[in-house]
Amino acid sequence: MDLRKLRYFITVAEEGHIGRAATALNISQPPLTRQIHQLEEELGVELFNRTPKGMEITEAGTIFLEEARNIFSLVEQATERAQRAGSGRLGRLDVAIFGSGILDTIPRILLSFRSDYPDVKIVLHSMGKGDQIEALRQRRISVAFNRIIMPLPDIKSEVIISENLLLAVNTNSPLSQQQNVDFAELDKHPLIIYPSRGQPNFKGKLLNLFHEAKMFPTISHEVGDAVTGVSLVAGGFGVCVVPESAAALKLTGVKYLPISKAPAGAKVDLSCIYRADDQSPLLFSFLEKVREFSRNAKRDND
Amino acid sequence: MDLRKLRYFITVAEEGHIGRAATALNISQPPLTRQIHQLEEELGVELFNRTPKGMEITEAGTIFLEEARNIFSLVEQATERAQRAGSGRLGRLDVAIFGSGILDTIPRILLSFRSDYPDVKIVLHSMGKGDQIEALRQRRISVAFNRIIMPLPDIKSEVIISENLLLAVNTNSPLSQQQNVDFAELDKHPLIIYPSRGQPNFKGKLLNLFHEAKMFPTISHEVGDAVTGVSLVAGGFGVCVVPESAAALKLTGVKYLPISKAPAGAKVDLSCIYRADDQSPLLFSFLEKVREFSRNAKRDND
DNA sequence: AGGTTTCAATACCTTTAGAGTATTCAAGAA
DNA sequence: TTCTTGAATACTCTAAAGGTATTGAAACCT
Repeated sequence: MDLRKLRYFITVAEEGHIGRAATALNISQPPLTRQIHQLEEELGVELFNRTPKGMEITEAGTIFLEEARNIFSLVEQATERAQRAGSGRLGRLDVAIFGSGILDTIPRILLSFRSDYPDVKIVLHSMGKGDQIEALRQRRISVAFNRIIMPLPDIKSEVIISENLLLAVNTNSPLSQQQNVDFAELDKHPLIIYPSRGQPNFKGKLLNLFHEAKMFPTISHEVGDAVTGVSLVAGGFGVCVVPESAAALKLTGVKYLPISKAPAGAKVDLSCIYRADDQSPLLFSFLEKVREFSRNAKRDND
Repeated sequence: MDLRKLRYFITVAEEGHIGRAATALNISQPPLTRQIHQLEEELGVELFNRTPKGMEITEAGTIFLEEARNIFSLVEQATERAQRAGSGRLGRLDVAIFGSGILDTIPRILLSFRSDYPDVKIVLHSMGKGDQIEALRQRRISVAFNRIIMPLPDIKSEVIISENLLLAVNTNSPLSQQQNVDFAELDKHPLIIYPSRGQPNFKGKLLNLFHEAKMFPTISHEVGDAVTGVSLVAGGFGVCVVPESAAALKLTGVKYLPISKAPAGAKVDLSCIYRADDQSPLLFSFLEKVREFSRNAKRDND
């Protein structure tokens, strides 16, 4: 069997005439006769009745014609899909998410990616930092979002946005009457801090900032993530320093105050990480979209 | 594009190694390398990443692999379906039916055919004799059932069964007390006769029989078909001569009596007709089944 | 009936592309 | 560094597809 034979067969069936079909195919009549014979031989089935007027398709031929057309449309589809996949417009992208980024930034990135690449299936995996690295190495995921990344030789990372810090306060607290709060004041309130796992982390970064400013805050609670931290604020257990994007989390009894007079390093990055050797066109288009998002975010900040 | 290339591609994808794939395909390594390159060239897509360990399929390759496998299963299916159609086991058969045969014999033939050829779609058309001939010539149908056929050069006919005649009588009539009725007695009762259209027909045949026996029956009604005739018997309008298979029609108030001492010609055939030049394997398998039915019916009669 | 026309089939030659052998190139592993 | 492994390249050979010329067979038309 051979696609050439199928193409010839379809043309002969459509023309009902070897000579005309040969003309349509830009070949001469004898080879076409031969090819049709070979096809019939191969199938063991008469596809045409030879009449003095030309070639009359048989019932078996009619059935085969239908199938032959299907085969061609599948071949076309295969080509097209391979090309789309090759240019990163078709396929499946496994993405790991974690931290407060999922509250605002990550959904916006994913949404904008999906509108440009509707045929890419995005599968989300919620996992911690350590798991992300391992999953990347094992190729279970292609890209992951996280906040504070330690440099690794086989994993590349790119900062997407650098967010300012906000202070989540309870609306019953006198603080909530202020428009903002000075960084230097932060050690005057019981502080809820997160997370305690995964090195390096947001907790470590924050404590360093205080240390450099010679401040010694009271840590009232340690929790696993921003959502839990803000929930405790709502319950009146203290205040909590969070990245801007956590402000998307509206809870009754919680207000977010800008932190004024903060040191230069009082920011937290949202990054994405991926295998350094990953050549996937899908990843490339995804990263392109992430960078576009990043540029827009920076411009809006200026 | 070429099925050979697709087959090679699938093997390389499965082996992940050009050398091993070449061995599996019973060719040497260089031509295989060339074919894969040509395929990539043609698609404009990298299907494999060349690693020091072998060939690692890309995402686009994975997509294309899926499609390539689909294509092969379709090719297989096309071959198989063409072969089944070529041996008359797949396709569509348009059959015309008419007359009292549809009450018993024809359904039994169709049932037995369908159990042997489940993939042949049978489409039934109810039409009169003249229409049947025209529909055959126009190829709208392939085979038709009827009773009395005039010979034609382009239409072949075969007698399936030759049925005895029965007399349908009303259960209130004194006749219904008898086990049977002599042919010679038939002109003593008001006779319902059918059909008046389509030459030659059952009515003509019956009247001839009476004529030869020098009998002159009273014709009380003329109707279009056996079912109507028997219905009139149920209503007490007279008696009606019908073929055996009409006895499958059970109506309250109607009894069927064998006709004794009938002349040799007092039988009616059920025939099937088809185009003399029709070479369709489907028709052949159908006729084979009809002949088998015919043989069994004759044997059961003896 | 005989010549003409119209298709498909056959005979025979040419060209192309797929397959083979030998060899080179590149990248890890010892 | 050398050795090994696997893909790529160079070149030759062969098989199969394509071309030209012709035959064969059936219908059509005087």
